[in-house]
Amino acid sequence: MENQSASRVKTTETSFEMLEALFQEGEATREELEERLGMATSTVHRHLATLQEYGYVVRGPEGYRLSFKFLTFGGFLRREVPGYSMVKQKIDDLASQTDERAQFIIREGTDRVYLYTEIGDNPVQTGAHTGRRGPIHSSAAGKAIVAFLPAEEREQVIDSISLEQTGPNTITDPERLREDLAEIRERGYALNREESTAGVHAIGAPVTVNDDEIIGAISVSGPATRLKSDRLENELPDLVLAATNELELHIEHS
Amino acid sequence: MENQSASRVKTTETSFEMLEALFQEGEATREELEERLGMATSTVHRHLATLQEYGYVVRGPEGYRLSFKFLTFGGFLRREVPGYSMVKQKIDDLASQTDERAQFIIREGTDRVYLYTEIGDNPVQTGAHTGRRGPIHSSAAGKAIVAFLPAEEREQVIDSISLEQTGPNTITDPERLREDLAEIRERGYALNREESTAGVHAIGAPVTVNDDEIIGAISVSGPATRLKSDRLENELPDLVLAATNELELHIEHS
DNA sequence: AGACTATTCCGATATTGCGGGAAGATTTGG
DNA sequence: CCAAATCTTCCCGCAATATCGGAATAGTCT
Repeated sequence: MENQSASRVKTTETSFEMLEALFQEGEATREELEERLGMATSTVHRHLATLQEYGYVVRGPEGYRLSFKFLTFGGFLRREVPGYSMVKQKIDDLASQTDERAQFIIREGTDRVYLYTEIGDNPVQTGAHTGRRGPIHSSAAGKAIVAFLPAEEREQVIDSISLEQTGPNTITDPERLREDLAEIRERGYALNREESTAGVHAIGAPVTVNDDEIIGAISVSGPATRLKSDRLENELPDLVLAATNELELHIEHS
Repeated sequence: MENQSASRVKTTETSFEMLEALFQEGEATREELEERLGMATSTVHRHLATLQEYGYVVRGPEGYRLSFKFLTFGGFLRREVPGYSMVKQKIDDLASQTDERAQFIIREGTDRVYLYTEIGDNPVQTGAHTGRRGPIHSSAAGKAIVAFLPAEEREQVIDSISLEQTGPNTITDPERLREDLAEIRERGYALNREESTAGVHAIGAPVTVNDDEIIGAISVSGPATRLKSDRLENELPDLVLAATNELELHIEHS
């Protein structure tokens, strides 16, 4: 079935391959790109000229690199998320209340994307995860989002998830995932015990506005040794649910 | 001279025009894009398929929109900035010390780009400016960067700046700008009195590592009524310079 | 200042993007 | 639950234009 690519634009794909290469290389000379992509000098040059014209690529000290246009677009998109202006405060509160990492994520297809994160006691790393992605099924916040989707959409998402394993307890069986999601719906929040990363537990809950529109999810995560027993199953869920409720109210009243 | 565009890739330009349109529209149907760009249904469709394949565009509830891949790329690029992991703490400190807005910017050509901002007393809006751009000559931090560039590069930048007016006192004359930059070099910091925005003053200083490599600049900005006389010319410059010095040391010792 | 390297320009070939229309899928209304 | 309407996707011929290789120009280093 090669007609998959028949409905795509090959020239644009070439330009995008160049962007991906620059993303991975960080900074590359025209020659490096030439080799990496197996293209003629003039071709690489012409594409780079176009990428620069639109501001996606700039010249660095020793080669070409991606520009901050991506941050410009990304930052703008983030501000467009309904209620985003109130997310920061809630996450900061939650981080200092729990002294753990708190985060707000959204779903994009079968990925979770971190829009804002903060750490309680260690304020050095804020924003360290901004824009990061991961499969949606292997995190508490991700599962919380999927759990509360309308049944049909939910099934569609489950079917298209790769269910790849990223941690010791990652759910890799669709049926097992459905059971977990049902539990999450009953409880109102999601748990993740070393499903995304070894040694990390997390609690997540969805942020829902207008009764059924899920705009994202909030979660708290930290070392398994600190997030366990009563704290994991009562104290932290209460705090997370309080945060999501407050956020929902703030959004609806604005 | 139409041979400007002769060395560019038109198909990629078309794809990029679509991205720009989606950026401005926020979310658009295929038909809206068709009209806006004056292209055939199949063409728009083919380009959108390609943009989706590479993850730059996703389908929203009522049309197509830009994806958070831009934030993923942008967030990654930001983390690559030397010393970025220490920027947050310094900016947060500066914001709470001054109770004003503090920011870290970098230069990209003749633009300044905000990488991180924080407000002292009002923590609601953090990150509200992430990724935003403006002409480099109309801000304190921007001028601080240009002022300390090597003479040659500095002239090159001055020559390519548009010198557009964005505030009541924006410098629009190259000679006037050169004088101001010389003053900034003597003083060690830059002032901006309503040059970028009416009613806003700011103090900025460059962040330099390895003796001459300018990685960005820090500035504090606020209402002209609060940032004036001794505070503007002594107290705040001291704080800003202390912050840049500390940041420089942290970066060099890491 | 001269040699070397890197960048940009140019022209011929054929690949591939384009528009129009048909087929297929999905939604809306009766 | 079926039919009409609408939106999305596919296909095909034509011509635009992306590609490659090489030459000219600009830039850099010794």
